Amino acid sequence: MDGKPTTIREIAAIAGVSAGTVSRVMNGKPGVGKEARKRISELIAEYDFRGDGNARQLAKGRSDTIGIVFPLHASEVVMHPVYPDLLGAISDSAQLHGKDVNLFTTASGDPSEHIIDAFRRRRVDGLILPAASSEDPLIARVVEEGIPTVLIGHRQASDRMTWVDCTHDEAIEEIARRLIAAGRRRIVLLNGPRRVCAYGLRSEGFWRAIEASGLSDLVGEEVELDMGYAAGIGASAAVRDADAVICSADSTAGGILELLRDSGREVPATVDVTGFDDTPFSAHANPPLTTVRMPLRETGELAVQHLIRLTEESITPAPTILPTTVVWRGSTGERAGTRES
Amino acid sequence: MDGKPTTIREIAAIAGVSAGTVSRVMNGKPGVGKEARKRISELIAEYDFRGDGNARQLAKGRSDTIGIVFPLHASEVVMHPVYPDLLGAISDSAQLHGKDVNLFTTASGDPSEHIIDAFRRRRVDGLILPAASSEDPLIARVVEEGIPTVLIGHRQASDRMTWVDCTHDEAIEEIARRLIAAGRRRIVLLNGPRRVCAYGLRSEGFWRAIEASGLSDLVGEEVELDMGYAAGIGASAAVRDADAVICSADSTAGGILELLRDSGREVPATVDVTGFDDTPFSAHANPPLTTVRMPLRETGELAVQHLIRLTEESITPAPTILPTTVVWRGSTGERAGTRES
DNA sequence: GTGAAAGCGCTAACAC
DNA sequence: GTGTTAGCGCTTTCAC
Repeated sequence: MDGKPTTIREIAAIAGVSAGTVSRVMNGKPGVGKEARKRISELIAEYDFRGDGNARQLAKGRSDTIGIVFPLHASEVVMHPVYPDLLGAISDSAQLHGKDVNLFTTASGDPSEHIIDAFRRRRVDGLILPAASSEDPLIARVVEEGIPTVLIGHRQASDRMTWVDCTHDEAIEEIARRLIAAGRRRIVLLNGPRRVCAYGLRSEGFWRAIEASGLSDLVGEEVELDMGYAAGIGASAAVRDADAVICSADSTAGGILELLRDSGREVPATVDVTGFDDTPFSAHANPPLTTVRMPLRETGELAVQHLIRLTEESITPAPTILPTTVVWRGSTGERAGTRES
Repeated sequence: MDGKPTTIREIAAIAGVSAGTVSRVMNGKPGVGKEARKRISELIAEYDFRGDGNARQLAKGRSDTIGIVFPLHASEVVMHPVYPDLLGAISDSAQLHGKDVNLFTTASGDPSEHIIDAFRRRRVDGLILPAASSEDPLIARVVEEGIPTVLIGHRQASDRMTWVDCTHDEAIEEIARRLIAAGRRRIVLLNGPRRVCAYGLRSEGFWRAIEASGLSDLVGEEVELDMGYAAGIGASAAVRDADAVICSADSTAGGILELLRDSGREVPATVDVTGFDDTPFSAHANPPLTTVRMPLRETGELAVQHLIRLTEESITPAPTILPTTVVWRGSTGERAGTRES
């Protein structure tokens, strides 16, 4: 009792009340007199008292911790370039809602059992899982175990699982439509594997635009490759005859830009190039790259909210699709400003 | 008791022993008969029983959780390009040691109080903190609160604080030395602000090499700028007369490569370029970029080990400096192979 | 409005 | 070797 009080009971003793009352105050619960509440609040502030999270969680039967899976080395994962930002968004939202964030990486080997384990041990109440495709074995395990989960970047729902995603398809559709309207006729989409949900959507948007044009002299082509800078460099055959190259990643577009410059073709005079992700690079590319910005902060916030519903109210929120933004820049000429898609 | 047993007492009841005995088995402690241990182990396996982490932690007085701080948006942060890998390394090591990882991002605003809070609430036992400079306010707070902490990327120790870093200086020194030996005479170092520990070290290594050469016709120049792709592009004045450009980041080197190509100077024929970080880009740059690889996995593993010593044995391990590797590639000609530095 | 009491599920000290 | 007991520090009925 000398020095700082370190338990709720010590605070209670000093305030001349019982531990239960202090607990009520700390949790903002009713049933405490104005007088007493004030006195206790002041004591808590004075001693900067926080309480013991582990004890609280044991008593409440949950951990107020969100597990988030961060597939670091999965190079096929479409959201890779934006993971750090997404992670930041989730972490910020979690903090806002008073949740801690437990990180699971998949840098080495299969993390499934470790994650399941953390849930069983009640270290996490639920999961936010940026997933690529339905082939991800973790999804199956998570459903099996009944772990409350919010998927990001993949659209699959179940009993205790919902998702948040954005309009990959509409963004690419808008880009293709505008390039067509500007007179481009041989358009190639450099895309990742279509079984990955986001890439599949982008493919759909692309072909929708091509078909909607009704133009008989319009040639669309989709090339499937591993995304990344190297992919751009290696795609020379695919873009040789194109007058517009839509890339599914900024890094790929960066490679294409270099490739075109080396072969003396001018961007955007004779060929347009676009990227995806709105990475810092895109604004500094030469010429600055038209790209697509995903609503990362909103995605993170919504994922956290959904997960809290799932875990605390046992309701499964409806899946959500958030709008992307096409950021028009010099690599597609002056033909448009920025707008929502 | 129907369905799966869910507490240690239920397991104990089925095994016909007491909860204490089951606990001993689960924690691999002595004092249990061979017979009983076998029977209990089998039951645990059969029911896939894990126990409740929160209860365990409450009883033990610690959380077996490592807090790791991930400064996402701090663009001046030197380790930025490698954070995801570093994070993966730390996370893997933590798992290996049976620790959970709690993530704190600094994407928005000052995270200090949130982090302190988590420690006070006993949600984390200690911190791994990739830090830039002694100006980081979090360092001061952490020392003040006496939170066991391992710093990465900054060299500052105290009572409950130690660090792991790598040979930034020697890597740059080796590069400069080799370029000098190959005949380069006007060498510029594009570096970040020297108050940042890692940049300061690189500066030291650079000047050591210049001075050690004893060459009177050798001109070294250090330019301090914000690292990143844009920085490279914007540094044209600084590199105009150089025959070697040593960059403190691969992204900067990428910009320089582009700049030189646009002004018709050939790499590596008339000018050498090197980067830092060994990001995926560097291998695919044109020409492939000579760069420096940091020992991220070892750093992560050691940081975790040190932190465990700090928290569980109350001993403060000696700071550690790990070796970097210079990766020689086409941007510096054919003059060397890869070696440790 | 407030206190007392009974846990939450585990670990650890001490008996036997 | 193993059981018993007493907490860890909080939340939450249930009386008053």
